Amino acid sequence: MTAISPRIESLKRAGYRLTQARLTVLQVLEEERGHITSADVLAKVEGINPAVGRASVFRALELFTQLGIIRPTYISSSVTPTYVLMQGGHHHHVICTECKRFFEFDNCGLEALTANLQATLGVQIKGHLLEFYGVCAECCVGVEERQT
Amino acid sequence: MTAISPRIESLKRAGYRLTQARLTVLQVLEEERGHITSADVLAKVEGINPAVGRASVFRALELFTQLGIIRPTYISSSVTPTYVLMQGGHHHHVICTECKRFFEFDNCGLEALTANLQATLGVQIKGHLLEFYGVCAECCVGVEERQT
DNA sequence: ATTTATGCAAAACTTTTGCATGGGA
DNA sequence: TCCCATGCAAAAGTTTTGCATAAAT
Repeated sequence: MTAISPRIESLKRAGYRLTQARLTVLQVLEEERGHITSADVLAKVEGINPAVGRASVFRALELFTQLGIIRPTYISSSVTPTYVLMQGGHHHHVICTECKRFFEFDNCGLEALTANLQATLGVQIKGHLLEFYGVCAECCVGVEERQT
Repeated sequence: MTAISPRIESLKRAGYRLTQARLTVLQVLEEERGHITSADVLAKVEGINPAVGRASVFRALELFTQLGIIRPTYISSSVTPTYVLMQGGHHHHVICTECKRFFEFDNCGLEALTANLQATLGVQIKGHLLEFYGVCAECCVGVEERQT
Protein backbone atom coordinates (compact mmCIF):
# COMPACT_ATOMS: atom_id res chain seq x y z
CA MET A 1 0.00 0.00 0.00
CA THR A 2 2.50 2.53 1.20
CA ALA A 3 4.73 3.88 -1.55
CA ILE A 4 8.43 3.37 -0.93
CA SER A 5 9.18 6.06 1.57
CA PRO A 6 11.53 8.87 0.66
CA ARG A 7 12.73 8.47 4.23
CA ILE A 8 14.09 5.04 3.49
CA GLU A 9 16.09 6.75 0.78
CA SER A 10 17.42 9.28 3.31
CA LEU A 11 18.57 6.50 5.57
CA LYS A 12 20.30 4.65 2.77
CA ARG A 13 21.91 7.79 1.37
CA ALA A 14 23.30 8.68 4.78
CA GLY A 15 24.94 5.25 4.86
CA TYR A 16 22.75 3.57 7.43
CA ARG A 17 21.55 0.00 7.06
CA LEU A 18 17.90 -0.74 6.45
CA THR A 19 17.32 -2.99 9.41
CA GLN A 20 14.11 -4.53 10.64
CA ALA A 21 14.17 -2.34 13.72
CA ARG A 22 14.55 0.92 11.80
CA LEU A 23 12.03 0.00 9.15
CA THR A 24 9.45 -1.02 11.71
CA VAL A 25 9.83 2.20 13.68
CA LEU A 26 9.57 4.16 10.44
CA GLN A 27 6.42 2.27 9.50
CA VAL A 28 4.83 3.11 12.84
CA LEU A 29 5.72 6.79 12.48
CA GLU A 30 4.36 6.94 8.95
CA GLU A 31 1.14 5.17 9.84
CA GLU A 32 0.61 7.56 12.71
CA ARG A 33 1.07 10.73 10.68
CA GLY A 34 0.76 12.76 13.80
CA HIS A 35 2.23 13.20 17.24
CA ILE A 36 3.22 10.03 19.01
CA THR A 37 5.00 9.34 22.29
CA SER A 38 7.88 6.93 22.68
CA ALA A 39 5.63 4.68 24.75
CA ASP A 40 3.17 4.44 21.86
CA VAL A 41 5.93 3.78 19.36
CA LEU A 42 7.23 1.06 21.65
CA ALA A 43 3.79 -0.55 21.91
CA LYS A 44 3.05 -0.43 18.19
CA VAL A 45 6.44 -1.78 17.22
CA GLU A 46 5.89 -4.60 19.67
CA GLY A 47 2.57 -5.34 17.98
CA ILE A 48 4.02 -5.41 14.48
CA ASN A 49 7.31 -7.11 15.17
CA PRO A 50 7.88 -8.42 18.69
CA ALA A 51 11.45 -9.36 17.82
CA VAL A 52 12.47 -5.69 17.83
CA GLY A 53 13.97 -4.65 21.15
CA ARG A 54 13.20 -1.54 23.17
CA ALA A 55 16.71 -0.19 22.92
CA SER A 56 16.62 -0.27 19.13
CA VAL A 57 13.43 1.74 19.11
CA PHE A 58 15.10 4.47 21.13
CA ARG A 59 18.18 4.28 18.97
CA ALA A 60 16.03 4.67 15.87
CA LEU A 61 14.15 7.65 17.31
CA GLU A 62 17.44 9.34 18.13
CA LEU A 63 18.83 8.62 14.65
CA PHE A 64 15.71 9.81 12.84
CA THR A 65 15.79 12.99 14.89
CA GLN A 66 19.39 13.60 13.95
CA LEU A 67 18.55 13.05 10.29
CA GLY A 68 15.66 15.51 10.50
CA ILE A 69 13.09 12.85 9.66
CA ILE A 70 11.19 13.42 12.89
CA ARG A 71 11.29 16.05 15.59
CA PRO A 72 10.46 15.76 19.30
CA THR A 73 7.88 18.28 20.50
CA TYR A 74 6.24 18.90 23.84
CA ILE A 75 2.49 18.81 23.77
CA SER A 76 0.74 16.98 26.53
CA SER A 77 3.40 17.15 29.17
CA SER A 78 6.27 19.52 29.72
CA VAL A 79 8.42 16.44 30.23
CA THR A 80 7.55 13.69 27.75
CA PRO A 81 8.13 14.50 24.10
CA THR A 82 5.90 13.44 21.26
CA TYR A 83 7.55 12.82 17.94
CA VAL A 84 6.21 14.22 14.73
CA LEU A 85 7.18 13.41 11.14
CA MET A 86 8.68 16.40 9.42
CA GLN A 87 6.74 16.10 6.19
CA GLY A 88 8.61 18.09 3.59
CA GLY A 89 11.00 19.28 6.26
CA HIS A 90 8.59 21.28 8.32
CA HIS A 91 5.72 21.14 10.74
CA HIS A 92 3.42 23.73 12.28
CA HIS A 93 0.83 23.57 14.99
CA VAL A 94 -1.09 25.52 17.57
CA ILE A 95 -1.32 24.00 21.04
CA CYS A 96 -3.86 24.78 23.72
CA THR A 97 -1.93 24.90 26.99
CA GLU A 98 -5.13 24.21 28.93
CA CYS A 99 -6.53 21.07 27.31
CA LYS A 100 -3.48 20.06 25.23
CA ARG A 101 -5.55 19.88 22.08
CA PHE A 102 -3.61 20.88 19.00
CA PHE A 103 -4.35 22.11 15.51
CA GLU A 104 -2.02 21.71 12.59
CA PHE A 105 -1.73 24.12 9.70
CA ASP A 106 0.28 24.25 6.52
CA ASN A 107 1.38 27.60 5.21
CA CYS A 108 3.90 29.41 7.35
CA GLY A 109 5.53 31.80 4.89
CA LEU A 110 8.98 31.24 6.31
CA GLU A 111 10.84 30.83 3.02
CA ALA A 112 12.38 34.29 3.10
CA LEU A 113 13.47 33.97 6.71
CA THR A 114 14.99 30.56 5.97
CA ALA A 115 17.04 31.92 3.10
CA ASN A 116 18.08 34.87 5.20
CA LEU A 117 19.30 32.69 8.07
CA GLN A 118 21.21 30.40 5.74
CA ALA A 119 23.00 33.38 4.27
CA THR A 120 23.65 35.13 7.58
CA LEU A 121 24.72 32.19 9.71
CA GLY A 122 26.16 29.92 7.05
CA VAL A 123 23.92 27.14 8.30
CA GLN A 124 22.55 24.53 5.93
CA ILE A 125 18.89 24.54 7.05
CA LYS A 126 17.02 21.26 6.69
CA GLY A 127 13.68 22.23 8.14
CA HIS A 128 11.77 23.93 10.89
CA LEU A 129 9.19 23.50 13.56
CA LEU A 130 6.79 26.33 14.32
CA GLU A 131 4.62 26.10 17.36
CA PHE A 132 2.06 28.59 18.59
CA TYR A 133 0.57 28.16 22.02
CA GLY A 134 -2.36 29.71 23.74
CA VAL A 135 -5.87 28.94 24.86
CA CYS A 136 -8.34 27.40 22.42
CA ALA A 137 -11.88 28.65 21.84
CA GLU A 138 -13.48 26.12 24.16
CA CYS A 139 -11.02 26.69 26.97
CA CYS A 140 -11.38 30.46 26.60
CA VAL A 141 -15.05 30.02 27.49
CA GLY A 142 -14.03 28.03 30.55
CA VAL A 143 -11.64 30.76 31.68
CA GLU A 144 -14.30 33.44 31.27
CA GLU A 145 -16.84 31.49 33.29
CA ARG A 146 -14.34 30.98 36.07
CA GLN A 147 -13.71 34.74 36.21
CA THR A 148 -17.41 35.59 36.43
CA MET B 1 19.20 43.89 41.22
CA THR B 2 16.55 42.13 39.24
CA ALA B 3 13.50 44.27 38.59
CA ILE B 4 10.26 42.78 39.87
CA SER B 5 9.51 40.21 37.26
CA PRO B 6 6.41 40.57 35.11
CA ARG B 7 6.24 36.79 35.48
CA ILE B 8 5.58 37.12 39.17
CA GLU B 9 2.65 39.27 38.16
CA SER B 10 1.39 36.54 35.82
CA LEU B 11 1.50 34.02 38.60
CA LYS B 12 -0.37 36.28 40.97
CA ARG B 13 -2.94 37.28 38.40
CA ALA B 14 -3.66 33.64 37.59
CA GLY B 15 -4.41 33.08 41.26
CA TYR B 16 -1.33 31.11 42.23
CA ARG B 17 0.55 31.70 45.46
CA LEU B 18 4.02 33.19 45.40
CA THR B 19 5.81 30.44 47.26
CA GLN B 20 9.49 30.00 47.95
CA ALA B 21 9.65 27.05 45.60
CA ARG B 22 8.08 28.87 42.66
CA LEU B 23 10.03 32.05 43.19
CA THR B 24 13.32 30.19 43.42
CA VAL B 25 12.67 28.24 40.22
CA LEU B 26 11.70 31.48 38.51
CA GLN B 27 14.89 33.12 39.71
CA VAL B 28 16.97 30.29 38.28
CA LEU B 29 15.19 30.50 34.95
CA GLU B 30 15.61 34.25 34.77
CA GLU B 31 19.27 34.17 35.70
CA GLU B 32 19.89 31.55 33.05
CA ARG B 33 18.25 33.48 30.24
CA GLY B 34 18.79 30.54 27.95
CA HIS B 35 18.15 26.87 27.59
CA ILE B 36 18.33 24.84 30.77
CA THR B 37 17.56 21.21 31.60
CA SER B 38 15.49 20.06 34.55
CA ALA B 39 18.64 18.57 36.06
CA ASP B 40 20.34 21.98 35.97
CA VAL B 41 17.31 23.72 37.40
CA LEU B 42 17.27 21.14 40.18
CA ALA B 43 20.94 21.69 40.93
CA LYS B 44 20.76 25.48 40.94
CA VAL B 45 17.64 25.57 43.07
CA GLU B 46 19.41 23.29 45.52
CA GLY B 47 22.32 25.74 45.59
CA ILE B 48 20.13 28.77 46.24
CA ASN B 49 17.61 27.27 48.59
CA PRO B 50 18.19 23.70 49.74
CA ALA B 51 14.85 23.65 51.52
CA VAL B 52 13.02 23.45 48.20
CA GLY B 53 12.14 19.88 47.27
CA ARG B 54 12.61 18.16 43.92
CA ALA B 55 8.93 17.56 43.41
CA SER B 56 8.14 21.25 43.75
CA VAL B 57 10.67 22.09 41.09
CA PHE B 58 8.94 19.76 38.63
CA ARG B 59 5.56 21.09 39.67
CA ALA B 60 6.75 24.62 39.04
CA LEU B 61 8.17 23.76 35.62
CA GLU B 62 4.87 22.19 34.64
CA LEU B 63 2.92 25.19 35.91
CA PHE B 64 5.15 27.74 34.19
CA THR B 65 4.79 25.80 30.96
CA GLN B 66 1.03 25.87 31.29
CA LEU B 67 1.13 29.60 31.89
CA GLY B 68 3.33 30.13 28.83
CA ILE B 69 6.18 31.55 30.90
CA ILE B 70 8.59 28.89 29.68
CA ARG B 71 8.50 26.31 26.94
CA PRO B 72 10.20 22.90 26.75
CA THR B 73 12.29 22.43 23.63
CA TYR B 74 14.47 19.74 22.24
CA ILE B 75 18.16 20.54 21.84
CA SER B 76 20.75 18.00 22.79
CA SER B 77 18.94 14.72 23.15
CA SER B 78 15.78 13.51 21.52
CA VAL B 79 14.54 12.72 24.98
CA THR B 80 15.40 15.37 27.54
CA PRO B 81 13.83 18.79 27.12
CA THR B 82 15.52 22.05 27.87
CA TYR B 83 13.34 24.88 29.10
CA VAL B 84 13.53 28.34 27.69
CA LEU B 85 11.99 31.57 28.98
CA MET B 86 9.49 32.95 26.52
CA GLN B 87 10.68 36.55 26.63
CA GLY B 88 7.87 38.69 25.29
CA GLY B 89 5.99 35.53 24.42
CA HIS B 90 8.28 34.18 21.79
CA HIS B 91 11.57 32.49 21.14
CA HIS B 92 13.51 31.58 18.00
CA HIS B 93 16.62 29.56 17.38
CA VAL B 94 18.56 27.55 14.87
CA ILE B 95 19.95 24.22 16.06
CA CYS B 96 22.77 22.24 14.51
CA THR B 97 21.67 18.60 14.56
CA GLU B 98 25.30 17.48 14.38
CA CYS B 99 26.97 19.34 17.24
CA LYS B 100 23.85 20.62 19.03
CA ARG B 101 25.14 24.17 19.01
CA PHE B 102 22.36 26.69 18.71
CA PHE B 103 21.97 30.28 17.60
CA GLU B 104 19.18 32.54 18.73
CA PHE B 105 17.68 35.30 16.67
CA ASP B 106 15.02 37.91 17.21
CA ASN B 107 12.90 39.01 14.31
CA CYS B 108 10.58 36.35 12.95
CA GLY B 109 7.92 38.38 11.18
CA LEU B 110 5.10 36.17 12.41
CA GLU B 111 2.69 38.91 13.49
CA ALA B 112 0.42 38.54 10.49
CA LEU B 113 0.28 34.76 10.77
CA THR B 114 -0.48 35.05 14.48
CA ALA B 115 -3.40 37.38 13.85
CA ASN B 116 -4.61 35.14 11.06
CA LEU B 117 -4.58 32.03 13.24
CA GLN B 118 -6.35 33.79 16.09
CA ALA B 119 -9.10 34.83 13.72
CA THR B 120 -9.38 31.50 11.92
CA LEU B 121 -9.20 29.14 14.87
CA GLY B 122 -10.64 31.32 17.60
CA VAL B 123 -7.55 30.60 19.67
CA GLN B 124 -6.18 33.18 22.07
CA ILE B 125 -2.49 32.97 21.13
CA LYS B 126 0.00 33.72 23.89
CA GLY B 127 3.24 33.13 22.08
CA HIS B 128 5.25 30.96 19.78
CA LEU B 129 8.39 28.97 19.43
CA LEU B 130 10.17 28.82 16.10
CA GLU B 131 12.97 26.38 15.63
CA PHE B 132 15.08 25.83 12.55
CA TYR B 133 17.38 22.85 12.38
CA GLY B 134 20.17 21.92 10.06
CA VAL B 135 23.93 21.70 9.91
CA CYS B 136 26.07 24.63 11.03
CA ALA B 137 28.96 26.07 9.05
CA GLU B 138 31.61 24.17 10.98
CA CYS B 139 29.80 20.85 10.77
CA CYS B 140 29.17 21.36 7.05
CA VAL B 141 32.94 21.39 6.60
CA GLY B 142 33.15 18.14 8.53
CA VAL B 143 30.54 16.52 6.32
CA GLU B 144 32.32 17.62 3.16
CA GLU B 145 35.62 16.24 4.37
CA ARG B 146 34.03 12.91 5.17
CA GLN B 147 32.61 12.75 1.67
CA THR B 148 35.96 13.52 0.04
C1' DA C 1 -8.68 30.78 59.38
C1' DT C 2 -8.40 28.54 55.06
C1' DT C 3 -6.61 26.30 51.75
C1' DT C 4 -3.11 25.76 48.59
C1' DA C 5 1.32 24.12 48.02
C1' DT C 6 5.08 21.93 50.02
C1' DG C 7 8.83 18.51 51.40
C1' DC C 8 9.86 13.95 51.92
C1' DA C 9 11.03 9.49 50.35
C1' DA C 10 9.46 5.63 48.11
C1' DA C 11 7.49 3.90 43.88
C1' DA C 12 6.95 3.98 39.13
C1' DC C 13 8.63 4.74 34.86
C1' DT C 14 11.78 5.65 31.09
C1' DT C 15 16.05 5.46 28.85
C1' DT C 16 20.75 3.90 28.46
C1' DT C 17 24.61 0.68 28.51
C1' DG C 18 27.70 -3.26 27.67
C1' DC C 19 28.42 -7.10 25.20
C1' DA C 20 27.92 -11.36 22.58
C1' DT C 21 25.54 -12.39 18.31
C1' DG C 22 22.94 -11.93 14.03
C1' DG C 23 21.86 -9.81 9.61
C1' DG C 24 22.74 -6.26 5.96
C1' DA C 25 25.72 -4.78 2.31
C1' DT D 1 33.07 -11.75 4.54
C1' DC D 2 32.92 -7.78 7.34
C1' DC D 3 31.36 -4.92 10.72
C1' DC D 4 27.25 -2.29 11.82
C1' DA D 5 23.36 -2.73 14.46
C1' DT D 6 20.75 -5.55 17.31
C1' DG D 7 18.46 -7.89 21.43
C1' DC D 8 18.78 -8.67 25.99
C1' DA D 9 18.46 -7.50 30.72
C1' DA D 10 20.38 -4.98 34.22
C1' DA D 11 21.61 -0.32 35.70
C1' DA D 12 21.02 4.37 35.84
C1' DG D 13 18.38 8.13 35.83
C1' DT D 14 14.12 10.88 36.05
C1' DT D 15 9.48 12.00 37.41
C1' DT D 16 5.50 11.21 40.00
C1' DT D 17 2.76 10.06 44.07
C1' DG D 18 0.56 10.16 48.61
C1' DC D 19 0.20 12.39 52.67
C1' DA D 20 1.05 14.95 56.89
C1' DT D 21 2.55 19.67 57.58
C1' DA D 22 3.87 24.38 56.61
C1' DA D 23 3.12 28.84 54.75
C1' DA D 24 0.61 32.10 51.72
C1' DT D 25 -3.40 34.93 51.46
